[in-house]
Amino acid sequence: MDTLIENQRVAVPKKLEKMFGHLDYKNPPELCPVRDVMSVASDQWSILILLWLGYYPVLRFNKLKKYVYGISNKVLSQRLKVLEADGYVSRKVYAEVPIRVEYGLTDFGKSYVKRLLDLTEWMQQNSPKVLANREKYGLI
Amino acid sequence: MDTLIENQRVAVPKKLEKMFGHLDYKNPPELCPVRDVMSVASDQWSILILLWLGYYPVLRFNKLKKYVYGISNKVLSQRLKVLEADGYVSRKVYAEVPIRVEYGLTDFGKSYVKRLLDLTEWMQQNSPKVLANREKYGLI
DNA sequence: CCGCATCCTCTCGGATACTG
DNA sequence: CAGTATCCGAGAGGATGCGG
Repeated sequence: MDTLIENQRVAVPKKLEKMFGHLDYKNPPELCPVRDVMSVASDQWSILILLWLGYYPVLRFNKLKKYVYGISNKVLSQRLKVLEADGYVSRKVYAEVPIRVEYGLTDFGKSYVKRLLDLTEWMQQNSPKVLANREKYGLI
Repeated sequence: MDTLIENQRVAVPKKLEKMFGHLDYKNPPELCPVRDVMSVASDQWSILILLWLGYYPVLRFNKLKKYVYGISNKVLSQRLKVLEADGYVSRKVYAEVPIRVEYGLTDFGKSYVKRLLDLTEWMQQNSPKVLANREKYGLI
C-alpha cells in the first residue's frame, strides 16, 4: 500500500508480520480466520467456562453454571455447544436416571486454556493498575 | 467448600489457585477485577484496535478506522475512550487546522499487547484446526 | 479531520416454565 | 438433571449528518 510507509513499525515485527497477513484490512473480516476463531474463543462467557473446565477436569451442567456466576441456562448451553463444535470442549453423556452429562476440556482445549491463563494472569496482576488508571482518568 | 473435593484438580495448580481466588463463584462478578478488566481488554473490537496500534506506533482516527475493518465511528471512538481511560492507549491532539489526533500505545498498553499477540498467534496457527473441527461436527 | 448526536434496528441475553 | 422453548426488554451497534 502507498501509505504504509508513513509510519515506522514497532520492534516486534516477526510476529506482527505473520499476524497481520490475516488482519489486513483488505481482507474482509468474514474471510479472516483469526477474527472468526476469536469471536468464539475470546467471548466473555466462553473464557470463564474454559477456565473453570481447566480448573476441574470434569464438570456437570449445573455445577458449571454455579461456578460461572451469573450465566443463564440459555447462554451456557449455547456456549458449550459452540465450544464443543470448535473442539475445545468434550461432552460425555451417561444414560442414567436422572441423566448425567460431564463436560471437560479436550487436549486442544487444554492447549488453548494454557494461553488463556497467561492472559488472565496478566489481567489479575494488572487489574489494580487498570482500576487506578480509570480512577485518575475520571478525576481529570 | 464442601463439594470442591469431588473432582481432582488439574496439574497446573499454582497459576490456577491464584486466578480462581478472583473467579470464585462466591464473589459476585461485579467485585471481580479480572472480569472487569477482561470486559474491556478482551472485547473483539478492542483487541483489533490494540493490535493495529501495536503494529503502527501512531495512527490517526480515520486510518485506524480503515485498518479495523468494519468498525463504525461510534464504536471506534467509544472503544478508544475506554482504552484510554484504562491506560492502554495514548491520545495526542495537535491543534492544527484541520485538527490532527494521534493514537498510540502506552507502555502499559504495549505490555498487554505482547500477551495479546501470544494469544492471537495461537489462534492464527490453530484456526485451520478449529475450522476443521467445526466442519466435522456439522457433518455428524 | 475528528468525533459527537441522533435515530433506529436488531440481536443478545435474562427469566420462566416445561419436557425427556 | 440437562437442557429447550418462549417471551420480552435492554442496549449494542450501524448510518447519517452536523459542529468544532
